[in-house]
Amino acid sequence: MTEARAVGTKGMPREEREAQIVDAGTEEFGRHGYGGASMVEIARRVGVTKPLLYQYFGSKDGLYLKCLHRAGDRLTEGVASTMAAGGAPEQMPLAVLGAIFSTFDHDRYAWRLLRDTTLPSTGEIARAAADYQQRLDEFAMIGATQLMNARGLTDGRDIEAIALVWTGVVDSLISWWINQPDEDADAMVERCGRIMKNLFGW
Amino acid sequence: MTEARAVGTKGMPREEREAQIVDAGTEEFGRHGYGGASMVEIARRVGVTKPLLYQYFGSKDGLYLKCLHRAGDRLTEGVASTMAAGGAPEQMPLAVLGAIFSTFDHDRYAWRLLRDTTLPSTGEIARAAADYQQRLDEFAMIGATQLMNARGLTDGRDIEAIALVWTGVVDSLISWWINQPDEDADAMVERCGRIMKNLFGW
DNA sequence: TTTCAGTAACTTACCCTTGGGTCATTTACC
DNA sequence: GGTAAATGACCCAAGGGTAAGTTACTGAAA
Repeated sequence: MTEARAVGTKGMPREEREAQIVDAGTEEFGRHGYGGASMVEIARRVGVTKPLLYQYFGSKDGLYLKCLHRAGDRLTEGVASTMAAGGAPEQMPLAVLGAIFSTFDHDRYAWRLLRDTTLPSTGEIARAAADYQQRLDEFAMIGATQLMNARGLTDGRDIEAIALVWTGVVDSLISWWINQPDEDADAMVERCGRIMKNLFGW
Repeated sequence: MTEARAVGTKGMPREEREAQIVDAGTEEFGRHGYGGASMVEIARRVGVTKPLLYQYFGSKDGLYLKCLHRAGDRLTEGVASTMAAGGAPEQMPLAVLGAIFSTFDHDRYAWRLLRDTTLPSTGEIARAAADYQQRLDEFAMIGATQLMNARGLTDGRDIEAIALVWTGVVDSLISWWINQPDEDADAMVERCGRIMKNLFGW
């Protein structure tokens, strides 16, 4: 370890501590939602007290934003590059699932931040979350549109409903996955592929 | 109206008021979850003040339980009778969707009470909610098992995952439906049937 | 090598609002 | 007057947020 720590260091360097807090925050926010999560509880998980969180992140919103952006940016990049790679419409769902699973393999609660229903309806977090949700929805809409067009269907509301159901399916899969710590991302992809092949012939 | 009201009646009879409160409570709990819903807000929607809710239902838990039981019992009955009627495994999903949609056509938030993630983890509501969720999961497991067995698959975890995804799909469909007030239960069933036929060939 | 100032890391003890819950009382009908 | 319906005004705990101080390390002067 090359110690580059400057003067005045008790405990651990800020950067490292911040990372711990964001990790703990992501899990707590993911478990209980923004509204249900408690700053004291997040601090307790890290083994630190509340004021430190406020010193580093300013507010509950500030911490939530950090967690949200980390999760949202990683996800958006992964999905975007997968979809950009292209392929048959029936292959996309599994490919995207693969991207999502490998992105969040060691951070499974992070996905839930993108789908938090306990957020306030106004303010900066509302805007940021709406932004990510819209990007996700757009990906889903593109996929659903390609899928439907390949079959000659064009009803806009059908497509919209399918896109919404798709994100709900991801929700469910991740909820199940959270309770299967032994199953890694690859195993999940394999399982989903097997299921889709058998149920839909995709 | 045959007025059978006894002595001492200001406002409206208790039975009627209770029904109003349960209606409003179901929507508020459905919108914001148990944790996020506020008793004052429910009272405000009804045009009444908080102490009346406590006089009639005892506590937030008491009111939530009333809402939960009404929703849960109606749903369980509807789904149970539909599944008891039997049919090809590929026909069951649409049939069950029909039961759910017609049950909650005028009460669309009620479904969400059965899937509330903001509940406390202990206590009477936790037990009651877990009970309904387990019943729902069992229905889903039965359906998933039949579906998989008909295709020669028996992996228990695959079946479990499918069952979980199924309830998530219902979640998503209802979330979409809530924003489509003009679409009634029959139209929803029609739409879902069309989609399933086109995507899966079911 | 000891001491001591400086600084980042961290905590104790507090404030304030929100929301669940209660009590005593009032209103309006029979 | 009796009774059910309903309310105003309060208590209390939980949780977001803050002010002021303490701890533990560093680097350098004595």
